This record gives sequence, structure tokens and C-alpha cells, in this order.
Amino acid sequence: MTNNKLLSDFKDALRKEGLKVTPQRIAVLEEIVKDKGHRESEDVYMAIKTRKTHVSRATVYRTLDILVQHGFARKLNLGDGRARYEPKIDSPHHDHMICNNCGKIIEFVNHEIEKIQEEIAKHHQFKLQQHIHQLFGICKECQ
Amino acid sequence: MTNNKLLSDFKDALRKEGLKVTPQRIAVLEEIVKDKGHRESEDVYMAIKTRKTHVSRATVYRTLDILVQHGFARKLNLGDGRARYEPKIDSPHHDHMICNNCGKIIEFVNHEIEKIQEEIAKHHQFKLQQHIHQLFGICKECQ
DNA sequence: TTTATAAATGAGAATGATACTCAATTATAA
DNA sequence: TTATAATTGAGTATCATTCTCATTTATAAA
Repeated sequence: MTNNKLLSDFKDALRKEGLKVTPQRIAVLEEIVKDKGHRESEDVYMAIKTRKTHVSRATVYRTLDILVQHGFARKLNLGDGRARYEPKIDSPHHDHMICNNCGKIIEFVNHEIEKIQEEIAKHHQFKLQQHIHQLFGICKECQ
Repeated sequence: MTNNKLLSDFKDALRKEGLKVTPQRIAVLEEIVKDKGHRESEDVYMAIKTRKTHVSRATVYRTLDILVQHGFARKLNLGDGRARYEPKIDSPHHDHMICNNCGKIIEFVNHEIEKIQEEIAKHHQFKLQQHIHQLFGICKECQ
């Protein structure tokens, strides 16, 4: 998906809900899709400020919520009290390994685990909506 | 393991580190092992206050940390900003399904998943230390 | 293009869980 | 019983995030 396509999808999503297309919202989207990174709200805020667009923390938080709500971003809770956001578009589902030493985040996917998860849910008559699967330890470089 | 055995193990663990055995610490331990519940710090604090022992929030937090550090309790992060604590003694490893509607917590274990996790870690030369695996959705009763 | 207006923004205050501070208290070893 | 280092508790601090509300702005209609 090109960035242009993504941008117009975002604008469409906003308009469809009667939300306005503002420079701040565009800036947050651009910042999130810029890399595959797992960005903290503060990073996004600083990055946008450093550039041209004036933005406030409140607006960054509000826009990140919108991105998550509309499937443009995924919000991660890594247990350290700060949420991370990663682009969701064109990014197939994956989970995360987090280095307890350097904080590096490695993505992984395993279809077998996904399947078993669904079986477990089914067995409990539980309607699965999301899941969190995080492996914590020491990465190759930190050993 | 009887509660008496558990209590003396806890006392031993404290003494081994030069930590003192105090009524507050005993009370927190007792509260945590009382049921298999996933207790919030505030619950533990209120429960102890309601009984006989005088305790402060600060001490509850400090003691919960000690329990976790010494393997008497496990700390859960369910993503809602409040940590939960469950007894770890005599409780085999398990993960959690959380109902997005009523908040109920269902425990599950799957050895196949555990095994695959280890393979994934190995494949990345990652030394696995802990993991979080949580399934969110709607429980049987809430559908 | 101007105007009307509902929505968005931003600065700062509020929140809420948890951690910290330090003077007063207490468990423990001698 | 005493000495003393550890613990406690009350309140304060922290920190990410949310809220408030006066001001600004995107948008649709004229």
C-alpha cells in the first residue's frame, strides 16, 4: 500500500465518521507509518514537534486512539507503563519478543500457536477477540 | 503445601535475606494465598485493614514485591493499569483468558504452546525468561 | 468566498496507580 | 534489656495518560 493510498484511506475513515482532516492528525499518521517501529506517544509527539507541525500531547494521544480504532495502528502494552504503537496496515499479525536487557523488540508469528489458541477459546466457549503473547528474555546480542 | 509450611517458608525466605518478619508481611502473604484469586493491591490493602492488622498501602506494595521476588506470588499485568497478584506456590504454570465484558479471568495451560514458544526463542538465540500470554474476548456467560 | 458552526486543538490541570521520603516505630541479635 | 538496623506509615512525588474548556479551525452551505 502506498503512502498516498494510506493517507486517502485515513482521510476517508475520518470523513466517514464526521471527523475532520487536520494537519495534526495527518502528522501522527505519517509518523506512525514512517517505520515499522514500536513508537511511544512521547516519541511521536517529539518527532512531530521537531518537524513543522505544531501539535500537543493531548492531540497525539487522541489521534493514536483514532488510528487504533480504525485499524491503522496497533497499541502494545509491554508492561513498562508506556504504550507503544505500530502500524497495522500491510503488517501481518505477529507477536513480540522483548529483550529484558536492551529493550529490543523482535516480532514473531506462529500459526500453530494461533490455531491452538482458537481451540482453547472454543473449548471454553469463549469468543476470542484479541490476544497478547509476549516472550521476555535476553536477546542474542545481550548474552 | 499447608499454610503452616508456607508461612514458615516465607519466614525462612525473609530471614535468609536479613528481612524482618512483621505482622504486616505475614498479613499480606495470608491474604494472597487465601484464595486463588487475582487480587489487586487495593483489595489486599482493604482486606487487611478490615481485619485486625494495621497496614499502609506502601507496605502492601512493598510486600507484594517481596512475594513476587521470592516466588510466592506472580504479578499479572492485564493491561488495565492495575497489577494483579496470584499465589504461585502449588499453582502450576498457567496463562489467562480475560473476559472483555465482565472481567472474569479463566486460567489455561497448553504444553504444546509452551514448547513452541521455546522453539521460537531458540531459533532467535533468545534466552527466554518469562512470557505473557493472554486471550481477551467474551466468556460463555456474557454471550 | 464568506459565513456559520460543530469539531479539534492546546495548555494546563486532574487522575490514578505506584514509588519515594523520612521521622517514628519495631524486630532481632547480642 | 539494649542497641541498632530494618520497617512502617503518612503524606508527597512521579509519570503516563486523560480531561477541561476557552480558542481556533475545517467544513458545508449560502
